[in-house]
Formats: sequence, C-alpha cells, structure tokens
Amino acid sequence: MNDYHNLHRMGNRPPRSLYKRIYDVVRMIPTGRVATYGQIASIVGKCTPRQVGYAMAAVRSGSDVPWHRVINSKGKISVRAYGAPCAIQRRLLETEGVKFNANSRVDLNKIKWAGPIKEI
DNA sequence: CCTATGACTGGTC
DNA sequence: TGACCAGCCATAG
Repeated sequence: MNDYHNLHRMGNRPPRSLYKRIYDVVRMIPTGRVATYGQIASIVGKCTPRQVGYAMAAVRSGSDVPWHRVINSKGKISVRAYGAPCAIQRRLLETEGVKFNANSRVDLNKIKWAGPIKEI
C-alpha cells in the first residue's frame, strides 16, 4: 500500500492505464511547486522515472495535466530529444513564481512538492 | 515476438 | 560540479 493507493481508498478506483495513474498524480502538484520524475514514480508505485518521462512526452497540448511542474532530480528542466529543454516549460513555471538560478536550476529544497497527504 | 528508443536516476570518478 | 554508465521497462514499429 502506498500513498497513491491511500488517495484512492475512499471509493475511488485507480484508473487502469499506467499513464492515467501518472497523470492523476501530476495533477495533484500545486501551483508554484515542482516534483521530480522519480518522486512521481514512487508515489504511483510499480513505476520508474523513465515511464514518467515517457508519459509526460505523451501529454497532448490542451491537457489539464500540469506537465511543466515535473523536472529532473537535479532541479533542472530535462533536455528533450531534439537536444534542448522546452523553453515554454520554464516560462510556465516562472509565471507561477518559480525562481531559477544562474544555472537554470530551481531550489528543490524550497519548492519541491511534499507529496500527497499521508494517512487519510 | 524482437529491437530500438527515451522529458530518468544514483553511483563512481 | 560535471561527465559517464548501467539499469530501467512501457511503447512503437
């Protein structure tokens, strides 16, 4: 039993596909906070960071999933297949008040999401 | 069914 | 602080 299952204990049934479970968790990240791929994976359970990244890549524009709030464990926006980080992502985060240092890194200790509420 | 391909991570150097 | 690497495993073709 993990945090994700706790969240669905009260009558809500977990969605079937892995991606849907991942998106569900990503939707819980509050505005102005960020989460890492590994963090999402561990909350979802039975999932690895790579799958989370893959799920983010599959998000369609116009989706209600706040994909931009998911960054890597180094506190930076991940480099995409075409060789550069998504510029939009940083802009969206800055709009929410997230600060980047000179190294294009955010302070995970300050703005990393604490995770879903434990012990429902 | 088999192979290639990643929006990753933690360890080592 | 990097750079490099093996392990990772769902998808696409």
